[in-house]
Amino acid sequence: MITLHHWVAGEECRINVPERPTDLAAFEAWLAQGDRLLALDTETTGLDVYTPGHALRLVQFGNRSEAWVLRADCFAQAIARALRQRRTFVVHNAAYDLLVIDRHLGVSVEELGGRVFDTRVLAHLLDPRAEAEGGIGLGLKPLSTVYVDPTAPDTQGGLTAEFRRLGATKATGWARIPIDNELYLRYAGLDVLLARRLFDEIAPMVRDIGLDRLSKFEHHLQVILAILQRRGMRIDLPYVEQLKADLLIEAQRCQAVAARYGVANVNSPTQVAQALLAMGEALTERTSSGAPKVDKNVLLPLADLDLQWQRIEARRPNPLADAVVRSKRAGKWAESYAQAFLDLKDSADRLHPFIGGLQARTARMSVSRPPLQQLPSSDWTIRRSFIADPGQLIIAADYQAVEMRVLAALSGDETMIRAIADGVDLHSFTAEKVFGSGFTKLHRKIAKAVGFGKVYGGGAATIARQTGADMSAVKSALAAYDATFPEIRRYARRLMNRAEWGRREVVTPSGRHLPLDRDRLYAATNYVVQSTSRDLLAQALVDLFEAGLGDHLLLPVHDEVIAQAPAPDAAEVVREIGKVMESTFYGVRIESDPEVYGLSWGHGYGAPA
DNA sequence: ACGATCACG
DNA sequence: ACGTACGTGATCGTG
Repeated sequence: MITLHHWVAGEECRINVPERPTDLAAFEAWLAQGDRLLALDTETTGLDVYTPGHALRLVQFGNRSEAWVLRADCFAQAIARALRQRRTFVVHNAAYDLLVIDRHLGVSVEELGGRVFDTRVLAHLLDPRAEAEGGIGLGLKPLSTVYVDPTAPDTQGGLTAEFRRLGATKATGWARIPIDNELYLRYAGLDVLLARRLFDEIAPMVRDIGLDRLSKFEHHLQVILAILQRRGMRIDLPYVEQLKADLLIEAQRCQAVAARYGVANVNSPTQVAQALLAMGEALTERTSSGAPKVDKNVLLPLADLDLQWQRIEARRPNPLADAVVRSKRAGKWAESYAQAFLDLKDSADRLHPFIGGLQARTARMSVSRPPLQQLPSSDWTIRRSFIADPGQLIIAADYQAVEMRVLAALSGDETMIRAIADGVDLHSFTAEKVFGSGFTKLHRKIAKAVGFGKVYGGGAATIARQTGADMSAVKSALAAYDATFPEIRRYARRLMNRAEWGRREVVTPSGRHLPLDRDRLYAATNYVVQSTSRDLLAQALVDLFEAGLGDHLLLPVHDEVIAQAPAPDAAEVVREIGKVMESTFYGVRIESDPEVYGLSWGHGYGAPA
C-alpha cells in the first residue's frame, strides 16, 4: 500500500493507494465505517468514452480527510461492490463518470444515477458564469480555491505540466502517464477530498437560496442526458466516407482556383483580404482588431451571391471571392463534420456526443464531440449522415416560436397573447400592425427582425444591417412595435431597473438566478427568455421519460427533440411525443409540431427518399 | 493562447 | 439621454 499525505484547508489528509489484493481489507474496513456520503471520481485515458481504446484507469473514493485511489485493472470487482452499496456519492461533473462506470464497470447509469450529487450542478445554480465571464468558473479547481482552500493546487494544470515533462501532451498524457506516477495518484486522491469538502460548503448555500427543488430536477435531467449520450446516434458509414471524399475534392478544386489569384491558404483572412484589395475590390468593414473583414457576409456579395448562395445578378462575380467561400465551406464541412464523425464513432458506427445539460449561463444545453446542435440546416447533406436504427424512422417535434411565446407569457402582453391564442403568424401580425394591411415580404422580414431584436436586445442599426432595410424604416417599425406590444417594452424596462437598483441579476420562473454583466443589462430579457425556453424543453425531456417515451429519444436541440420509432408506429409515436411536450405557460399555449422525417435526419431537410 | 470565422437555435 | 443583438462548439492561422 502506498500512503501519501496532503494538507487540505489546514487539515492533514491521507491518500491510500492499494497495491496488492491484501490491501483491500483496509479499504473495505474504511467503507464499513458507515460514511453515507462519499466523493467519487475516475481517471481515464481520454474524454471520448465510446471510442475504441478508451479505458478506465483509476477510481477514487473519499471523505473529508481520507481518499482511496484504486486501479481499475486490479480491483474492478471491489470497486463495483463499493458502488453498489446503498450510499450516496458526490461527483464533480457526474454525467461523465456515470458513463465511464456504466461502460467499464457495468454499474449502470440507472443504478447509480439516482444516488449522485453533482457539485458542478450545484455550482451552476449558485453562479453559472465561466471564469472568462467574471464568475468563479465551474471547474473543480476554481471552485475549490474559493470554497475549500485558497492554496489548493491546480490538479489538471499540474498534471499537464507533468505530461510535458514525460514527453506527452495534454491530449495523450491521460493515457500515457505511468499509473504509479506519484503526482498522478496524489492529484487523483486530492480531487475526491476537494469534491467532498466542496459539497459540504455549497450544498447548504443552494438550500438557503431555495433551490433544492430545482437542484433535484437538474440532477434528474443529468441522468436522462447521460442515458441519451449512452444511446448515441447511428451513422451511415459508407455515406459519411463518400461525403467526406466529395467535400475534399470540392475544397481542393476551389483552393486551386484561389491559388491562381495568389491565395495559398483560403483560411488566412490576411491573404484573402490582400488579394481582393489587389484586384481592386473595396473592403470597408473592419474586424474588432481593425483588420479588413472578409467573412461570408462580405465575400458572398462580391461573388454576386445572396445568403442562400443564389446568384443576385447585380455584378460580375469576383472569382476569388467565389472560390474562397466555396473552399472554406467544403473544408469546414469535411473537417468539422464528416471527419469528426469518423474520429468519434464507436465500433458499432454510433456517435455518443456529450450533452451538457447545464452549460450556458442561461442553463441552455450544449452538444459537443461532435457538435450535433450545429449541423448545417440549409442543406441536407450533413444531417443525412445520421440514420435511424434498423426498422425505425427518424422523427422530430419542435416548439413553434417558443421564445416569442415565452416573452408574451412573461410580459403578460395582452395583444401578443391574444394573437398567439388566435393562431396567427406572429411576424405577419406585427407587420400588419406596423405597416398596415398592404405589408410586403420585406415588411414581414423587418417585423421578424424587430421581434428577434426585442428578444436579443438589439438596436435599430443591427436590425437594419440584418435585414438590409434602411434605418428610418427600422426605427419606425421599432416604435410601432412598442406601441402595439406595450407590455414587452415595460417588461424589459422592469428587468433592467431591478437589475440596476437591486441585485445585478434576473430570476427566472424556475427560480434560477442569472447574473448580468454591468455593461450589458439590456441582455436581461434575452437571458430570462432563453433560460425559460430551455427549462420548458428540459421539463419536456423529464416528462417524456415519465410517460414511457424515453426509449425513443435521441437528442435535444434547443427547441426540438429528435427521436426514432419503429416505422409502422412512427407517426403515432411522434404525435404522442409532441403532446407530452406541450403545456400552458402563464396562460400561453406552448405548442409543438410533430413530424416524421424518414430513414435519416437529413430526410427532414429535403434528402431524397 | 487568442482572434477570426462559421455552423446552429 | 442614448444605444447595445443572445447563447453555444470547432477549426485554423498567427504570434
